[in-house]
Amino acid sequence: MRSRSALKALVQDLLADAATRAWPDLDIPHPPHVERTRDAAHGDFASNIAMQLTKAARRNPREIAQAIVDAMGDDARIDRVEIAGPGFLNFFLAPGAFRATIDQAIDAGAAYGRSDTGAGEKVLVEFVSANPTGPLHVGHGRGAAVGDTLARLYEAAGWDVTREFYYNDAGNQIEMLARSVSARCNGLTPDDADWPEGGYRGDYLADLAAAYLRGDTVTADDREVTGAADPDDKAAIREFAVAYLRREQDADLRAFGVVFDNYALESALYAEGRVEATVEALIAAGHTYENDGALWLATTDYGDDKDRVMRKAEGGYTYFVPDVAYHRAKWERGFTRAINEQGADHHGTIARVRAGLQALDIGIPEGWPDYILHQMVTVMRGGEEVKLSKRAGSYVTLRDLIDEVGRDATRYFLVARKPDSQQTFDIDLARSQSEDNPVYYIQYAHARIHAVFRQLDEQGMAWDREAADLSQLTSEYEQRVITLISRFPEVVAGAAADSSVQAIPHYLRDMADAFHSYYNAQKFLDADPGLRNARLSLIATARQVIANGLELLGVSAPERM
RNA sequence: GCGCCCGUAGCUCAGCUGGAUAGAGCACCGGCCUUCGAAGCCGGGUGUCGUAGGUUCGAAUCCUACCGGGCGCACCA
Repeated sequence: MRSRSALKALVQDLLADAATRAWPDLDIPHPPHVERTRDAAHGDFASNIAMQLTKAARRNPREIAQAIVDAMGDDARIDRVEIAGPGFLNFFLAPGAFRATIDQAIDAGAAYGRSDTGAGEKVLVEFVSANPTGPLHVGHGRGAAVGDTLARLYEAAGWDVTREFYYNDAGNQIEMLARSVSARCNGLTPDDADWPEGGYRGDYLADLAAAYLRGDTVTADDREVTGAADPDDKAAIREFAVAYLRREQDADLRAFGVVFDNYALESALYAEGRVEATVEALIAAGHTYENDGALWLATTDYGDDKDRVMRKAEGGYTYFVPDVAYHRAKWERGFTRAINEQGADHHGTIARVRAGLQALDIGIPEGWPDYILHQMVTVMRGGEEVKLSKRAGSYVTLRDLIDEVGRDATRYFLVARKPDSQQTFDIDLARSQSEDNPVYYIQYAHARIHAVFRQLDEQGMAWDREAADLSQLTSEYEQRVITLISRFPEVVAGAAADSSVQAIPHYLRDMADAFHSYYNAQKFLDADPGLRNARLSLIATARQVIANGLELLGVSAPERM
């Protein structure tokens, strides 16, 4: 199922029908490959289907193309189809087909660009998943921005999305956290000789320790914890510290516009017996063995580089066992599709988690779950790398960025590059309020359209959609805006299909560019009602598309700036 | 050493899963404000797509090797 408003889908359907009629015995790809053209001389859409069929049909591509053209019925939305070059089929759409997208977009409003591809299927997007040992850093910010935008894209494509955050609240890192807090409670600082080896050094622990000693009560993830005020009660400190830092992280995420549906705790996997049950299942499935006093899983049977220890010689489980138990639970919760957005520095864990799931032998597909990995972010200010924050000490926090450049610019920049690439975050650029800064450039286009409507109102007029004569929208500026509007559903569907968040910022940049050019070239508030209302319909649609696109990024669309 | 990611204009990056002459922005130069917001617009040129092979009608895109950069390679998480 594709969005009805996507012109590309129309061309694909007509083409598939014609090809099937022309070559009933051949296996016609469905949907056939159709793309927007770069050159207007090649029409609006082009397909290489004739070239693809040469082998099977055993004819030359132009001959195949001709047969397809002959089999194609008349459609008012298609002006003509030409055969070009080695055998491309070039589709020239009727102007009315493009104009119709304006009406469709106005009718659809905030829903324009959405589709039902996902058919309501469940998908779990796990992202951020930071451990509660300190404030979120820039890398978590990239994960939050990318993960949340992915979730929004899947929702727009018709999936039933659950956003989940997983954290370890029981392991060695938390033990180290508790020791660091305990040391702070006892008046030590990281520079003292007695400071725990490898302890967390950030200033935020001083605040945490003070809150604990005061007996503050913190609420996080449906839990309420009151500080016991005993500097040596490790269990009480651990519980308080986790709740305190979770609360801080959530405050940062909320400030960033990211809200999770669910939190998964490692301790809960133990408490519910899922870890033990998973170990037993793996043993029962026959993929484990004992060696050097440890219990091993033969992950190499499933593509891992080496086998992995499950239970250490000293007794405890390695972290990857609860990880497998967690993903098994995801599967059993009915998520046949699961996306894990995480930092590329953890890519080494992918093979063993998947191997563990395969070894369970419960029908989980080999490539499940999907992973989207993001590379590191380097923060620059004044041409120099920024490495420290006051609170965290050793790294730049997400909060630092939000405070300094704002939520909108931070979110935009963190999804504007494909996650695979390392990113340089230029604070000066993100803060600048000029055309250099794509966020402001796009938001300004949106605000500018609102300004036009305010002007309309001041002149005692109103937008009358029924009076619009869209056939008067003939300038190259108008054509460009209309074409971009018609592309939006394809862009959203494409970005959702291959999880390419960066496609949305790029599209919005183009859209803003087309609008600003149009604005400067032609006056919208024309005396002729047919033309004036047509132009108002067009820019109202552009405004809607920009707002819808920014919404996918979690970036605001201001009416005034 | 092994594995994953990246290498496209001076800079930052796109490039629609193999298509037709490789695209934007920035930077640089020159123009445009009694007119819907100049946070804007218009004009001016730039490429051994890291290198070398291969696959085919056709490669920035797929395969192999190499070069350069990043990240991983625990009975840590």
